[in-house]
Amino acid sequence: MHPSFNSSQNGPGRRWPKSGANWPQALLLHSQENENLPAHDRIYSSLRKMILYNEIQPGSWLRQTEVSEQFQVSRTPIREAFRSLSQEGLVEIVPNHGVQVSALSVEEFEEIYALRKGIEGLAARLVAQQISVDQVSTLEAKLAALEGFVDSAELKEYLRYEWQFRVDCYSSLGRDRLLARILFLREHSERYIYLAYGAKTKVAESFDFHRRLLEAIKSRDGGHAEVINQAALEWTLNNATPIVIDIINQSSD
Amino acid sequence: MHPSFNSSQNGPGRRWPKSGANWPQALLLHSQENENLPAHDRIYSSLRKMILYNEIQPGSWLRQTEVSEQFQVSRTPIREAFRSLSQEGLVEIVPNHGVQVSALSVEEFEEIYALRKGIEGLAARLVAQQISVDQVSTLEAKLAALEGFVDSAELKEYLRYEWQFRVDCYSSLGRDRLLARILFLREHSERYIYLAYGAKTKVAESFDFHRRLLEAIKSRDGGHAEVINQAALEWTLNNATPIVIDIINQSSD
DNA sequence: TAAAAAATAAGTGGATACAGTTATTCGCTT
DNA sequence: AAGCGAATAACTGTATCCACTTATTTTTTA
Repeated sequence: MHPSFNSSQNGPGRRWPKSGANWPQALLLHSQENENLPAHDRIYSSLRKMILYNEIQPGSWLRQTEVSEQFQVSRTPIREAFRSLSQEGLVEIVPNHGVQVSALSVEEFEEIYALRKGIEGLAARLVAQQISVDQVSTLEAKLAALEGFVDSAELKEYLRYEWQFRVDCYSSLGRDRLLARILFLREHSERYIYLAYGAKTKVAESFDFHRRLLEAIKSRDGGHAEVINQAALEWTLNNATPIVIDIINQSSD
Repeated sequence: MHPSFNSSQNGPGRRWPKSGANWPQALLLHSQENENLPAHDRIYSSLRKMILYNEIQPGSWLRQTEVSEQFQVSRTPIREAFRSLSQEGLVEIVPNHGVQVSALSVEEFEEIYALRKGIEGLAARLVAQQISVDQVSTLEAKLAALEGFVDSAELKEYLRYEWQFRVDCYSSLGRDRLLARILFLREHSERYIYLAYGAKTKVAESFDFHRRLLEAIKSRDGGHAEVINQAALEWTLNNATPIVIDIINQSSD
């Protein structure tokens, strides 16, 4: 924690808990990308990433003043950023008090995956129905490349390309809003599973889902593609849930 | 349109299209409920309802200045309201230009129902697994009451109680965030289907879904409850899609 | 000495002022 | 008379100011 804060004097007056953010490092990291955006957008993105990657403790408070000092801007754009985060469910605005980073919960994890099953199921079905022959061969190449990472020691790399393969599938639809919704929900589940990336994943099983998904797409079987994709998400949910429970228990110590 | 606007003089300078909102009536209607909330919340709710019930034409522009004059507040809370609406997907912020009410599209309608199938499917499954005996009898009474509206001439009343029945099911879980998500998505589909309420709905078929849902709940069959609930949503989607297409075509005239 | 009241610290909410930003029009040039 | 650039209108983006809210501490009162 920075010693420059906590300039509170003793005496009467309201005392507030300080934020659990580790500002200097994380802020620098996330601000570099959004160099020339409007302040409110830049701040929204930075705070969003800090929350999604658990660089700010769930349950901690964010003060307009504190954040505005850290980002070297006035409170006006901060308030707008807070509003966006609140609408997204990442913080809760308590009127006249401040903004609290929302807690992690197994229930929310379950709900995010239910939503993902809905929307990514739809996407898989549409891909099977609408994809072109050229696009199928591209996907086949990507899947073959992915297979190379199954036995790799770099689990993170496998997971990266695995997601890339799925995004490639969905992108073939050319439906921007649909893709944006999928990415949005995926980012929210990151808040839960990225900490679990270290745990040993059954990579072979995971890969098999994707092989079967592409099979269904190739045979233009929309219903089958939908079911497989939903099963893959359910599989991840079930595998990750115990780990998520551990994470939540740890952070509540 | 109000004649008090358009006080633009002739001469050089940028010209902007005016908003398609019919402010005076609609604003009064929606502002009455949220009497003593903070301005930004009040304005957000009002604008949100106006958009969801198509009282503001999709595609029309909202100016900070115009809206702030209508609500008799400064632009600060207006900007916060805009941010919330944007995060929700109801408007699109174009930097340095303004805020545009997002268009209706069959694709979005489809996506909302995919998400609803995911989340309301989960909810139905959990209800079947967790509901108490007492709560089941309450639901049975509600369903019996609903049956009385099947042959009623008041279609709107039937649809109101039908939704109420579903909410009662979901509420039995005592999971606030889950319920909030469901209500949120339902409101977004309202934007599409409330205009179609006049069209003749096959009420008997609709009621049958609910009868079967409660059967599955009573027999504690979570998987079955999930499938039935998703089928009910799919059924509504398929029935409403032609009407939605009509609405979209009409509004683009 | 316990409860009520006043003082106060640390914030939030909103209005206002001013500095950009951008499309349009006008006037000037060639 | 076509093209270019300056002037300008209508905005948005952000900083700053002041009024309000709330929890805590201190002081006063019964």
